[in-house]
Amino acid sequence: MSDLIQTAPADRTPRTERGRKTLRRLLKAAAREFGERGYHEAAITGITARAGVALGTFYTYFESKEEVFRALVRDMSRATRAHVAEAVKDAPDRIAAERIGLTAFIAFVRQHRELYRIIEEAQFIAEDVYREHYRTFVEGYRRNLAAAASRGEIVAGEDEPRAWALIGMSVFLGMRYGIWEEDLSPAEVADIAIGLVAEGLRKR
Amino acid sequence: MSDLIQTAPADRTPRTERGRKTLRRLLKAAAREFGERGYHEAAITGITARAGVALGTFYTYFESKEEVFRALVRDMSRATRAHVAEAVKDAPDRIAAERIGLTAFIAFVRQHRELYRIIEEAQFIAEDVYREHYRTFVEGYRRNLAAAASRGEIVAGEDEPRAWALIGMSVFLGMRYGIWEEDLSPAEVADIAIGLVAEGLRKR
DNA sequence: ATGAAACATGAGTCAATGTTCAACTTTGAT
DNA sequence: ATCAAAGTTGAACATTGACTCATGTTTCAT
Repeated sequence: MSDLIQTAPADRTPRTERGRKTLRRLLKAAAREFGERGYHEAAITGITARAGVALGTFYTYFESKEEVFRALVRDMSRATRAHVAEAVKDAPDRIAAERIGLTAFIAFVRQHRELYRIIEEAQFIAEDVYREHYRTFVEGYRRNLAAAASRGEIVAGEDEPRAWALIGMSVFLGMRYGIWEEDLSPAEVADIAIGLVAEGLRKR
Repeated sequence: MSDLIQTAPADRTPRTERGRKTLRRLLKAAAREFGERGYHEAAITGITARAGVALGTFYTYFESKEEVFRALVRDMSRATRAHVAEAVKDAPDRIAAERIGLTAFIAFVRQHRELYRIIEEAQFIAEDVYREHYRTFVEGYRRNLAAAASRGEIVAGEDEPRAWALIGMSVFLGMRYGIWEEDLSPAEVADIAIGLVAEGLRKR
């Protein structure tokens, strides 16, 4: 019998103030270590050194290197969605929201250059978390498109593939104009891209 | 003086028919090994086992694990661009070309599932090759848009950001509808996405 | 036919680093 | 003030896998 009992995963939630502070330091250090060096180059000793704690302390809070990485991806996913949602909340209509949201996203990427390095690499380290990230993003987007279509603000269409298309667009523009080179401002990029998507390529 | 002379990188080009055949076997094996296991999980012994040669043989043809990976990325980049260009060559106009090209791209991805695993992971292994891949892709795209605009087939605009937007869209649609799930056919996805981009979201 | 260059072999080397653990210190409820 | 629980420490362990190399085999121009 006893060998069928699942060992409960150790509860590593800190109980004291000191513990909570150390955990925050470790997460922050991990974001920098993974962001600068990538998952495989990153070392636990690199994280603990940045956090100013001993190697063993890491394992008081995380089961493994992969676990801290997963926690980080979820964290950054949440932060990104929250930031864009906040920026967009007072937009007068869907197309304005698109423009404001994309501008905010590119600006956010510039402020958090570790974002791509971590979230995109998750594809190869923790694919479930990566898929979860984009599925969640798409689901919100899809609902916004559907609502706007039913209000008559945009033409109706297949909202899920449209959402994937728009997000793919944003991710690549964020990479190129947020991280690689800053030869256009976030607002300029958003104006061009949303102009394309709002008015269409076809002449008439 | 002599310590200023650059040691020429060993020329590993095979001289005999046997050598060329072994090289081809190694490249093919590497594509499968990297495609299935990802860069870091992939082992040189995995490549040589698949190729049916001894470990040491690998180093007759490649200097390192990273070098074979770079060669592979360049190879797949070329193959992808060639495939799309071939599919599109008889398209009557730019918007038709977009639809045909995206359909062909998604179909190609389904046929070559290792494509994303290898090209996207290059971002973290050999960023220069990764950037080169997308810069080349964008440059071709940009030229096509500019030519179409000057022919009056599409509205004029900032072609480089538009190209990045369209490619980002394609990459994400390829991932979602080419690899993750096949709940829509390549042609259906392309119709929806190019419909969006050609006609625009705004109602009128 | 011949021999020098090309190619193939795989056991062994070596460095890197994720994880464990036993001893020690700090915290905070009572 | 007390002490059990929580937190900290870093040396040691264990695994992994890229790369080397000395030796042996095959190819092909002559």
